[in-house]
Amino acid sequence: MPKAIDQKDKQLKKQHILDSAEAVLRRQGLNKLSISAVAKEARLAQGTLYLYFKEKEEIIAQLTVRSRKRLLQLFHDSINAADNPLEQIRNILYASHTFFKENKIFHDLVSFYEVNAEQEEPQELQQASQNISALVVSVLDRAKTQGLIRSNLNATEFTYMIWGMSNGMVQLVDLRGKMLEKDLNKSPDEVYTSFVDFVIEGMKPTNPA
Amino acid sequence: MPKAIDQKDKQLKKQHILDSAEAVLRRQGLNKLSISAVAKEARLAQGTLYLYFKEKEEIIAQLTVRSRKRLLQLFHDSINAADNPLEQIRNILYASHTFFKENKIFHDLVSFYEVNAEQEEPQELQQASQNISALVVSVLDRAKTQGLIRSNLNATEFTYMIWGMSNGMVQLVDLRGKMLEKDLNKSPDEVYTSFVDFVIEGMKPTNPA
Amino acid sequence: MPKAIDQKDKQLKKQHILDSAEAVLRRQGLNKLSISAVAKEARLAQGTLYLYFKEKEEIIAQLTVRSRKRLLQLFHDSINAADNPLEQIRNILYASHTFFKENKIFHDLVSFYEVNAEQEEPQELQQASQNISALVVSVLDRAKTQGLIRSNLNATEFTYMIWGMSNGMVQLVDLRGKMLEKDLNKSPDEVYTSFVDFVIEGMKPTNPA
Amino acid sequence: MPKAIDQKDKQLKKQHILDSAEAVLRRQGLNKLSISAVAKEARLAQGTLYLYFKEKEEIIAQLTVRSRKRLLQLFHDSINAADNPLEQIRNILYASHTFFKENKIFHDLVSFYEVNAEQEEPQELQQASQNISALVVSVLDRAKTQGLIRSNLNATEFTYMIWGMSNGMVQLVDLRGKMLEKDLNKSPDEVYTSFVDFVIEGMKPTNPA
DNA sequence: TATGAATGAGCGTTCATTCAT
DNA sequence: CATGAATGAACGCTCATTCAT
Repeated sequence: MPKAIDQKDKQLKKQHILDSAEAVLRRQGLNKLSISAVAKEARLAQGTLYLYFKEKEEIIAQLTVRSRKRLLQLFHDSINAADNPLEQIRNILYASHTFFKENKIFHDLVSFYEVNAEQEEPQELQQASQNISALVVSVLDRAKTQGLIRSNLNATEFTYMIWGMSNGMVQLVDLRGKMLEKDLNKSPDEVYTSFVDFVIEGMKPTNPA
Repeated sequence: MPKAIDQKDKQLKKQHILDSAEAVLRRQGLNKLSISAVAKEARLAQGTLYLYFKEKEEIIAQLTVRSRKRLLQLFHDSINAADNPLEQIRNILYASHTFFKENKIFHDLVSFYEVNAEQEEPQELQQASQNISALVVSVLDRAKTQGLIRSNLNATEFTYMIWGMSNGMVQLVDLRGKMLEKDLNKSPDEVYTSFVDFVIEGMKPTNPA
Repeated sequence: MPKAIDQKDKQLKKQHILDSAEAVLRRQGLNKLSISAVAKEARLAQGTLYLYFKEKEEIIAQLTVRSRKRLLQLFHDSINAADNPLEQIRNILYASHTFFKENKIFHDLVSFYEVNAEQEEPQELQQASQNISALVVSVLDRAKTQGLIRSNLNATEFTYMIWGMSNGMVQLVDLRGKMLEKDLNKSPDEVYTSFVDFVIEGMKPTNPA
Repeated sequence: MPKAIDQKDKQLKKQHILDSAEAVLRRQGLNKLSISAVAKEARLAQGTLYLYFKEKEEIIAQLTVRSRKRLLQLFHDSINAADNPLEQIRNILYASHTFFKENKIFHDLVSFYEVNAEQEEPQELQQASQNISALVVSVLDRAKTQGLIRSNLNATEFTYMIWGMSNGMVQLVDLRGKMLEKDLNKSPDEVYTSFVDFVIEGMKPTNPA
C-alpha cells in the first residue's frame, strides 16, 4: 500500500507546517503570520507550502480547527473527571480558562472569520464547534434529569450562555490580571473561580418558598 | 496666550483626523484603515498626519480611547434612567449590548492590543476603563446598602464579572446570531435578555430558609 | 530491433504530451499553458515531461510545427479540390482564413518567436513553411503557363505576398469583427471575400488595349 | 498657476516612466516588461510607478496609445508629402512599413488586447485607430472623386483591407527577410514595393473594354 | 505648519526546473 | 524510465514612513 504511506507522509508534512505556523502565531501574533515566516520556521521554501495548502487562509483555517478539536478533547476529559453533572460543568468552565491561558492567541483566529465577513468559516470548524455544543447540552440535560439544576433552564440556550460568559471572563481575567491584583488583591484564577461559583449557584433550583 | 490657542487648534486637528479615521474604519474595516485612506478622508496630506500622531498605531490607540469614553457616557445615561440600583445594572447590561451592536468594528482595535504585546495600552484608555469600573462599583455598593443584592457579593469583583460576562455575551449573540436562530429559534436580543435575567437573579439575596 | 521500437515509443509519448499541451492551450490560453497543467492533462509527473523536452519552450516550438504542418495539409486539400489554378489559389486563401479561425490561439505562439529573439525558429518549422511555399509556387507557375495570370508576376515573390497579405487579413477580420459590422455592416467573411476577389482580380492579365 | 506647473511635472514624470518602459520593451520584449525592470530603467523605486499608473496594464495601454499616435502623425505626413491621392496612399503604405521596422515590438502590445480577452482596449487607443481609419477613408474618397480608382471600390472596406494587407506584409518581409534574400534575391524593401505596386494597380479603374 | 513625492521592505502567489528516489 | 516533492526567483502590488521643499 504505497499510496497509503504517501498519504501519511503528506499528512505529517502538513502537520509540520501547521506546527511551524502555530509557533509563529504564538511568538509573533496573527499580523506577523506571513508565509515567509512560516516557511522559515518550517525550514522550507515558500513555494513548498503551496504544495500542501492552497492558500495562506487554508493554513489559518486548519489552525483554528486544531485548536477547536483540542478544546473538545479537554471538555471530554473534564466530563470524565467527574460523575456529578454540575461538577462536570464546573470542570468544563475551568477547562475553558486553562485552554485560553495556553491558547490565547487562537482567539484572534476565530475573530479572523468574524472580521473578514467574506471568509466562510471552514466547515470543519463549524462541526467541531457543534460537537462541543452538543456535549455541553447533553451534560445539562442529564443535570436537569437529576434535578440538579432549575427545570425551566433551557439547556441549549444555557450552553450558549456558558460559552459566551466564560469566553468573556477568560479574556477579562487574563487581560486585566494586573488590574485585578491592584484593585481586588485577587489573582485572575481567584476571580475566575468566583465567576464559576456564580454560574453554578445560579443554575441550581431555588429553595421552595 | 497664543500658545494656548495653538494647543487648542492642535487638539481640534487631532480630533478631525480621528473622526476621519473612524469614518474609514466604519466604512472599510480595519484592514483598509490605511494612512492614505485617512489622509484622503481628512483632506490632508499623508505627511501631515505624522505631525499629530507619531505612527499609525497611535491613531488606532486614540480611536479605542474615544470608544471607551463613549461607553462610559452610555453607562452614565443608563444609571440616570433608573432609580433602582438593580434596574441601573440591568440598563448597563443592555447598554453594553447596544453599544457593541453599533461599534462592533472597534472590537478589532481592542484585539489589536492583545496581539501586539509590545504595544502598551495607552494610559488614557486605562483611565477611562477605571472610570467605568468605579461607576459600576458605586451602583453595586448602593444596591448592597439597600439590600437588593446579596451581602457577600464583592462589589469590585462583581463589577469585573459583569464586564467580562457581558463582553463575552454581546460578542456571542451578535456573531452567532444565525446559529441561535437555527438551534434555539430565539433572536440574539432574546438570548441576551435571558443572560441579563440570569445575572440579575443571581445577584439577588437568596430566600431565607 | 528493440531500439527502433523504443524510439517509436518515445515519439508516441512526445505526441501524447503535445496533444495534452494543445488541449491546455485551446482550453486555457497561452498564459495558463504551464508545465503543471500539461502534466496533469497528460497524466504524467511534471518531471517526466523533461525527459522528452529540454524545456517548456521546446514544447511550444513543437506545437507551432504541428500547426504549420496541418496548414500545409489544408493547402494540399485546397489544391486537390479544384482543377483551375486560379480556383486553387482562391481555395488556398479561404483555407487560410478557415484555419485561422479554428487555430487563432496558435498565433500567440508564433509571436512568441518574434518576441524572444534569442529563440531560433526550429529547423522543422522552417522546413514546413518552405514546403507550403513550394506548393503555392507550383500552382502559380501552372497558372502562368496556362495564361491565367499576368506573365510578369514573379511566382515566388507573389507566393510571399499572398502569404503576407492573407495573414494580415485573417487577423484583421477576425479581431476587428465587431468594428467591421458597425462601420461597414459587413461580416468578417464578407470582407475577407472582398479581399480574395481583389487579389484574384489583381493577378489576372490586363485586357489588351 | 502653481497647479498647472504641478500637472505638467506629473505629465513629464509619466512620460519619463513611459520612455523607460518603452526602452525595456524594445530591449527585452513584452514578456520581460516587468515593473521592476521599468523601475530600474527609470531609476525609481517600484512603488513610485504606482503613483503615476494605477497598474502595470495602464502603462502598457499608454504605450500602445503613444505608438498609435505616432503612426497617425506619420500618415498625416505621408499625405502632406503628395498631392495625388494615389500617391498619398502609396506613401501611407510605405509609412506603415517604415513604422513597423522601427516599432515592431509594439505589435505585441496590440495583440496583448487580443490575447487577453478580458482586457478592454483603452478608449484612447480606439480613438487613435479610428482617426487613422478616417484619414485613409478621406483620401480614398478624394481618389474616387477624381476618378483615380475604381468607382465600385468601397472606401471604408478598402481602408480595412489596406490596413490588414499591409500589416501582414510588413510582418512578413521583416520576419522572413533572410528567406526572401535566399529564395528571391530580393530585399524585404523590394518585396514590399512589389506589394505596394500590386495594391495601387489593383485599385485603378480597369481599361474600358 | 504642511505638503506629497518617493521610498523600499514586505506581502501572497506562481511556476519552470531540478534531483533523489 | 518515471516520479513528484522541493526549490527559489520572480511577479504585481500595498503601504507606513520619511524628507526636501
